[in-house]
Amino acid sequence: MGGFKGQATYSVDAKGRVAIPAKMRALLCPEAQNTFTVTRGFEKCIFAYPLDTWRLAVEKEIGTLNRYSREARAFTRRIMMWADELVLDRQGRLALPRPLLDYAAIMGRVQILGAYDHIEIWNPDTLEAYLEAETADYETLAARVMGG
Amino acid sequence: MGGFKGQATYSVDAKGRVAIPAKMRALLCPEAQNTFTVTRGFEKCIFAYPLDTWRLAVEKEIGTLNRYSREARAFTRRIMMWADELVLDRQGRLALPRPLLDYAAIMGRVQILGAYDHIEIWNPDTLEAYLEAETADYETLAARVMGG
DNA sequence: GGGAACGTGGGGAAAAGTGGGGAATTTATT
DNA sequence: AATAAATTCCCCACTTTTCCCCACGTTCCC
Repeated sequence: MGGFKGQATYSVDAKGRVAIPAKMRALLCPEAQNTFTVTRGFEKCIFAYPLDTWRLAVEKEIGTLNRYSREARAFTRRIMMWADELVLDRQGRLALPRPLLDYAAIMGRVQILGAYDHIEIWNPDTLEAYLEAETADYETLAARVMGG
Repeated sequence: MGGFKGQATYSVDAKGRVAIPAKMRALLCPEAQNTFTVTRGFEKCIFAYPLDTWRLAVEKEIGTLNRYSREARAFTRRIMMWADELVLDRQGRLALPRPLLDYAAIMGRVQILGAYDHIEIWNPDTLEAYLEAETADYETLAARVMGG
C-alpha cells in the first residue's frame, strides 16, 4: 500500500464540502471506515488523516502523556480542540468545519496535496506563497533532512 | 474508540444548564451511565470526565496516594471537594453547580473543548486569553512534548 | 462512441440546541 | 408542626442546523 501522492484543485461549495480525489480515497483501508480525522496543520492548511492512521499515530501518543504536566495539557488541547472525525458522503466529499476553513483562509477553491501518511488542504494562494517562501531549494532540503 | 475532540460555543441558560455536543455524547460507553464527573480544571475551566473514566483513571490514582503525606491530602481535597457526578437530561445537557460556574467565571456562553480523555468547559474570553498566553507555538510545543 | 465514474450543486428529512413551564422535593420561617 | 418560599428535576415545544439523498454536467476509460 503506497502513501498519498499527487495534487488536485477542487471547489468548495457554500456548505464547506470538498471532494477528495478518487485516487486518494482508494487508499483508505476498511479500518478507516470511510472516515478522515481533520485538524489544523502546522502550516496554514488543514491536515486530514485516515481514521486508523490518526488513532494509531496521533491519539495513541497523546494517551501516554502525563495529564499533570502543563505543557502536555496545552499540547493535547491544541491538537484535539481543532480535530474532527468526518465521514465521506456518497459523493466522496468531506464537510469541513468552519473554524478550520477560517484557519486556512479557504473560500471557493482549494488545492489538495497527498503527503504520504495524510492529505493536506490548502488555499491555493497560501500554498503558492509558502512554496516561494521556502527558500531552500529541493536538493539542499533533501540533503539536510535525509542527512545526505 | 477515539478520544474527545472538537469544540463548540454554546449558551448557558439561567439554570446553569449546558448542552454537551452530540459528537462528544456519542463517545460515552454504557458504563458511563450518561454521567459525567465534573470538577475544577487545572486552568480556570471545568473538567468533565465520563463516569467510568473518572473512576478508572482519577480516583484510582488518588487511592494510591500516601494518606500520611500532607501534600497528598491537600491534593485529594482539592480534587474531590469540587467534584460532582452529573447525569445528562433528556436534551443532553448538564446542570453545572454554581460553585464551578463561578470558578470558571462562566455566564451566558461557554466554549466546550474535547481534550482526549475529558471535556473542558471554558468562559470564551478566558480561553482566548489562555491560548494567547501559551507563548510556545504549536510546532515548538509538539517537538518538546513528543520529544521530536 | 458509449458507459461508467467523477466532481458539483441543491432540496428535504431528521436531529441537535435552546428556552420555558409545571410538579415534586427540599429548605426556611412562623 | 404547618405553611410558604425556593430549588431542583423532568417534560414539552420551538428554532436552527446538520445530515443524507437525489439529480445534473463533465471527464475519463473501455
